[in-house]
Amino acid sequence: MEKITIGKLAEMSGVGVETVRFYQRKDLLREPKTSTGIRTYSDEDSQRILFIKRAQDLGFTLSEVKELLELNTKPRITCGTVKIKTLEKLKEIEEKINDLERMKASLEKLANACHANQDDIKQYKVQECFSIGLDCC
Amino acid sequence: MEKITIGKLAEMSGVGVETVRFYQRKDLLREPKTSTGIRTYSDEDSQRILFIKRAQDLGFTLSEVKELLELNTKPRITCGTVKIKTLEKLKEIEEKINDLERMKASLEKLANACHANQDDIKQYKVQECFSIGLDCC
DNA sequence: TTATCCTCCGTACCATGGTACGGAGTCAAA
DNA sequence: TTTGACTCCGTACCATGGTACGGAGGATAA
Repeated sequence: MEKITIGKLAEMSGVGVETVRFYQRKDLLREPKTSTGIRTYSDEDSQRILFIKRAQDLGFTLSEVKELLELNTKPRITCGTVKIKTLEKLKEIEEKINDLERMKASLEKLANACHANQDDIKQYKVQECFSIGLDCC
Repeated sequence: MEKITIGKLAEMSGVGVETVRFYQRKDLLREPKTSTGIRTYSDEDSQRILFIKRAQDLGFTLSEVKELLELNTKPRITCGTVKIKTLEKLKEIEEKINDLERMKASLEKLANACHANQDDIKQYKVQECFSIGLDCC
């Protein structure tokens, strides 16, 4: 196991050093014990940061990510608890997907209505395009 | 045309008075001329707020919303421009949907693996569940 | 050994999207 | 005409998710 300093950890995780420190302040990431004053990290820490980033991309806030991570480490959490939390999260995600699907439909409508070759004059009202149900352009 | 004060406007648009004022400061909403000191608004202002809220729900930031609104009022913007912007947004949304679908699959796997009656010990690793491609539990 | 880079730590600052507050003025109903 | 609700305006404050800064000390390489 080689010595990974905060700078290397940040680099291999694709974040800034300040971000690592920020996650530590937010208790999303451990602060490794150190005798020398300089902390050394492991691959696991990098995995954890990558997990945070992934979950964030998926629309979770940092405090939600924290909850998810705690499912792993809190000893008193039982399988039943995890199942409940998981199903809650699942519901949220399904709602997000539905919202995005509706948004997608609206945008497709808008895109189809805007013919790229009619490049001279706009013949639509954006606002109307976004009011689902109204025809636009 | 009846006199709509800021309070009424806010109420009929489902936002707070402070939010209306905030949008005005951000140039998302006009500040109607007034002689008396008290501004009066129209239905169009309410429509505009509803548009802002709708676009926001759909994942646009306020500055993106501003851009969209300017498509309507700026004379030099063409249909082609709108189409390009729309397609960009569409791509983003599709990516988000894909990510969420993958996440959903992971969570379903997790939920299925956690049998509610095995309430004593957790037998999975959340983080692994979220690392797409890895089997979990 | 000295230069250079890195770490640690606290604190300040940033953008986004609001929300709250307080004093002064306005308006409308009783 | 007075009371109460509303408006105006500036400013301050909030959460979220970072980013930057500066001084002090540790690590490493020539």
